[in-house]
Amino acid sequence: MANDIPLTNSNAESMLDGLGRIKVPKSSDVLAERLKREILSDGYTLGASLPTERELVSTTGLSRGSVREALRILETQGLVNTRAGRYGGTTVAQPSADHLASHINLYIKGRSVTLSALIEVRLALEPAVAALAAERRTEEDLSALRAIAKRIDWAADNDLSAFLEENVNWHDAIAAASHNDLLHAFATSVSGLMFEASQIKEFASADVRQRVRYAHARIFAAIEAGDAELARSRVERDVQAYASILATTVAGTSSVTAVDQSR
Amino acid sequence: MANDIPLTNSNAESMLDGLGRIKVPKSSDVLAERLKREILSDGYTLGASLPTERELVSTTGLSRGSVREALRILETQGLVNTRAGRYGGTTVAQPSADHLASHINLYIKGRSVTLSALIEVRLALEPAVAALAAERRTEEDLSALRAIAKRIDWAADNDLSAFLEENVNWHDAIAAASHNDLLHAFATSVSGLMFEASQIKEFASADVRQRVRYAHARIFAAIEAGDAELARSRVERDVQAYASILATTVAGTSSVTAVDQSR
DNA sequence: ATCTTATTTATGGTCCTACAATTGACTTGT
DNA sequence: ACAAGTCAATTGTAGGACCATAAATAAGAT
Repeated sequence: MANDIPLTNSNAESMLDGLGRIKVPKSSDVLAERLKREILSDGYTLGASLPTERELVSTTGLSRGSVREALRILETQGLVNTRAGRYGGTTVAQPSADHLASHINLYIKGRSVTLSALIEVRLALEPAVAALAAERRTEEDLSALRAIAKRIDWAADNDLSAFLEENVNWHDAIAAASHNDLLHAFATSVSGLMFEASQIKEFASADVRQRVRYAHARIFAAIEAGDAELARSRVERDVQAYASILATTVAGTSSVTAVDQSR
Repeated sequence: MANDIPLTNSNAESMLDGLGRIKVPKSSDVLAERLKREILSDGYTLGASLPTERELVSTTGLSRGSVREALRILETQGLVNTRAGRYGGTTVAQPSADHLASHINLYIKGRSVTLSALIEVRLALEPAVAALAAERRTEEDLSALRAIAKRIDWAADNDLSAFLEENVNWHDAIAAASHNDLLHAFATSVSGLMFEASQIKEFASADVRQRVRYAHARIFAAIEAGDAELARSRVERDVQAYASILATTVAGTSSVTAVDQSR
């Protein structure tokens, strides 16, 4: 019957409808969150020191273990650095581009993102990066690119792994020349992963190496000339060419699997 | 004189040239790294359980505190979840898109990335997202978009904050329709930050709201029709329009400062 | 029989205490 | 002036004890 409703206390929470399961946050999480806000919201300039662990213990009433776990969270987030010894302690930091790249890598590897998906992202980012680089490159940017190009030229005929590595540096330098930190970080971590995949596939034949150098020269010229649209289209073509080469080398759905990449 | 070189042991390390400062990694870092590799490289399917803390203590010889700090690192990286209680423990997880977005947000806020830089990234990502969405959208994607559009229509005249929030959902749904996880995560976190900035600036006048709805309708039509290039160009125009509106509202170099965004 | 309710128990969560390792500043010696 | 040694504050690590949580199970009530 309709009124045959048990009135046990297991149903008492029907009064608390919509609350869902109450969550009991860990004390270290709470502290980490609190410190994170303080760090982000204001005060704390870059090198500033947080209270020592034992000070945090006394101010928060938590145990030192919990405090340390909170600090470890912040450290993993890249918000603080920690040094032992007198005058050491935890100091406020900025999450580095490498740090962000490492988390992006974790995301990608944890989900077995396909290589073609990676190329799609690259195809979205790198032309935009090149266009901005053409508009904003400084003399330092250009000379850095020239130096890398010189090393690539040398390595192309002598040291294959150096060639691939400098290739990544090349892309990184262009991303730096865009003078957009976020775009830089995105583009760098994506091309870094492409680099790993390339090493595995060893697709860099002499012919490919030659074409890469040629493409680089044309892209550099566009950036040097400050022609954003030209740089964009040339990079776009380059990435697409790379994609089609890779497509002929690799089975279409190969995924980026886990490798070293120690942060 | 040239041979007046002190031979104290402070110079003894000249023999070790190029080593730089030797680093002494923390035991928790070592363990975290080791577990991370095991998780990524192979074994460990998604829900699988890691050894219990006390088992790790006995197998590694470390203290429980160090083990817990290592696990906390992995947790922050999104690689594991932890549940207390019997049959609880540490289980392998995938870093979620939200997780990645949270780290991206930290990077952005920690560096005070300018709003215009954010727009540049959006301008790189969203047109590409829309193009892919047009090619790959499923019926579910389309109906989700329709539902959101309906809620936006309602909220536009009734609830401003709901309007802004659903606006984010709209962009998220399109990103989901691209069926590229990484692109999705990138685009979502960027537009999420734009949302925060928009709330602060309260630029959403009735006129703007009207134009947003119109733009959405045109973009949806392109995606529904499966016309990638049309979707791309329409989104590109939309983002640029948004940028110029924002430019007239905001002083050019305002930066995205820290706000809540609790993961 | 069926549904509560209590118990059990393996697990993470927290606290405490003590000591080791580190490292920059300070002191001392030459 | 400078090299070496000492000091002190701080993080790093260990070990132990107990609490809180939660799923499986057993006991009990209807």
